[in-house]
Amino acid sequence: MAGSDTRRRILDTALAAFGRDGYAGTSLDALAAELGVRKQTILYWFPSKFDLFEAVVDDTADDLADAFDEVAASGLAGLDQVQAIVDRVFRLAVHRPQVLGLVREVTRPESPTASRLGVRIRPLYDRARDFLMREMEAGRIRRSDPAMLLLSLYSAVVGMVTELEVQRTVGFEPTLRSTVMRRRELMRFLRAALTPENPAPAGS
Amino acid sequence: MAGSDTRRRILDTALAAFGRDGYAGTSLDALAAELGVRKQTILYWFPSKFDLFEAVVDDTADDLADAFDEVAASGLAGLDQVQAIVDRVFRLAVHRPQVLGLVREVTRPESPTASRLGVRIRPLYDRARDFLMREMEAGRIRRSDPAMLLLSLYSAVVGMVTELEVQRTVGFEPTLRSTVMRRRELMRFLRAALTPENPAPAGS
DNA sequence: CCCCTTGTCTACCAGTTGGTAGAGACAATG
DNA sequence: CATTGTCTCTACCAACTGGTAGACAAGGGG
Repeated sequence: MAGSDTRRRILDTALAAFGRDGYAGTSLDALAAELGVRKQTILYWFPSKFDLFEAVVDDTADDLADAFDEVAASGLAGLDQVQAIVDRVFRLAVHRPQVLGLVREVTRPESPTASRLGVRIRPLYDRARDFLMREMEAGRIRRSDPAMLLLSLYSAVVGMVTELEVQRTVGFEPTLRSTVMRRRELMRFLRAALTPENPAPAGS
Repeated sequence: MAGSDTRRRILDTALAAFGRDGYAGTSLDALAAELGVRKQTILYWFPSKFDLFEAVVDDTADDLADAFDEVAASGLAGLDQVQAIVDRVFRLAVHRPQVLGLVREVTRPESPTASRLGVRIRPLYDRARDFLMREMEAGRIRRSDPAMLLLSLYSAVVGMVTELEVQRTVGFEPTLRSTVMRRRELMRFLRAALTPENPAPAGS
């Protein structure tokens, strides 16, 4: 059936376009041209531009959830689990950068779809927070407010992966090698931030 | 002279609009309506929408540079200096959130103005990196690649301040109180990440 | 063979986009 | 008073926006 294939192609190309140019910056005409199809074909599969966007967001949420499930299934503990997640996110950034671009677009203030992604991501968030809490109890991760710590982690990881332009203007060309370096440095940073304090910490 | 006042008002309102809705999402008509003025008045002061955007970016770069100069002038050392910068960024986020919104817009991949902001920000970057390097030498900050560490810091701080939507969907309403909490948690996070290792560090 | 569904197309629409041309209000200056 | 430069306006425009209406080709089932 050629039809559902078209639908799939629209979703994939739209993901790239929305992630690259944002919702407002993407026109159905441009998207159609990129697909080698008429705009009306897009509107056949998705009743409106906004519906298309929502479908793309849902699709992406599934992808993200799968990626994290995969990591969670490995059942690692402490910082090894954190490392596994960082590795996974970086892999995603390398292979499907559009996904991160879309996340960036959706999580912008004033975004009408933020809650949509939020609802799908919420279980992952809860699971991650519980994980942090357990690991704190077990003394494998520095004690602090788990929800807040998770927010710090999220910021650091997504920022490092997303702020490509910042990195470029500052001299890091986003080659594969520099990506590896960034991941390594980020992990060192996170390990330092998460490792429980030693018996004799340095004073304030 | 009412004229230069109009120019100022356009710049301020445009900053808010671009920061809120992005470049593509902001129309000159809407901007003019918000200003209580005709679109052509905007085009009198700025030859095109893009020129306006560049002017706003330049203006914002000056603001940012001033803010950091202010902190740098205080001449603090080690983590106190880092703390002062974080405080300053959070103050900016509370009083003029549009500025960070614009930063987010400009630093998006594919942004045609990224280099424009980059050039103006570069001296600040260099100064910050030198600072980190000096403090590492002095043993007040954990040793690592200063440029990479700076990137990690940037990601964590800007992320924490910018990802309002993420925080909202996860249950943190962006009240003033929660902002204070976020800042405190972020600082604890950064202190843990930056404090030099103790004589007897935990194993890998 | 006809009919109905599926999928893509052409043709079109009203509203919005960034931008141009030029008139008029106004104050300062001669 | 006349002139000049500054500033904002009305009136347009071509191109593009998301979206509608409907034709048409292809195929499957009765």
